[in-house]
Amino acid sequence: MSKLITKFQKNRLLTSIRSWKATPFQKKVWRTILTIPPGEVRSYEWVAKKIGHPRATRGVGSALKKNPFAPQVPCHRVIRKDGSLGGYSGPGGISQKMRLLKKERIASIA
DNA sequence: CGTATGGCTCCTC
DNA sequence: CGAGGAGCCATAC
Repeated sequence: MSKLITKFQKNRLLTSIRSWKATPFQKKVWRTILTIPPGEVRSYEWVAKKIGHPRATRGVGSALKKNPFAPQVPCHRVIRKDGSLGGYSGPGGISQKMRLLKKERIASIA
């Protein structure tokens, strides 16, 4: 059952993010999506608001795209407001994103 | 520093 | 419901 990330792993990931050379915006985005509970999905707008940039929906997208922590960070739990998956630059592409979402019992996919 | 691009979102047709 | 146009924001060049 290595599917679920332990708190320790998560903490380590956060530390890595902090050490990673990236813009504060990026770090905020990654940290925020890490707070998304398993089996749940959030919209880019939600993340944007959470980090204090309610209009930076595209910025969030770019941030996730450049996310060096790939599936480790639940970027697949971030979808569009319409219910579409949006995009996924991680391994496997959009198909992988859809698969991951289905695995987490997420039926928000229209 | 100005231009070009997006894992967006909203509005109109 | 799908296509097109317009904002808005951060990043890469």
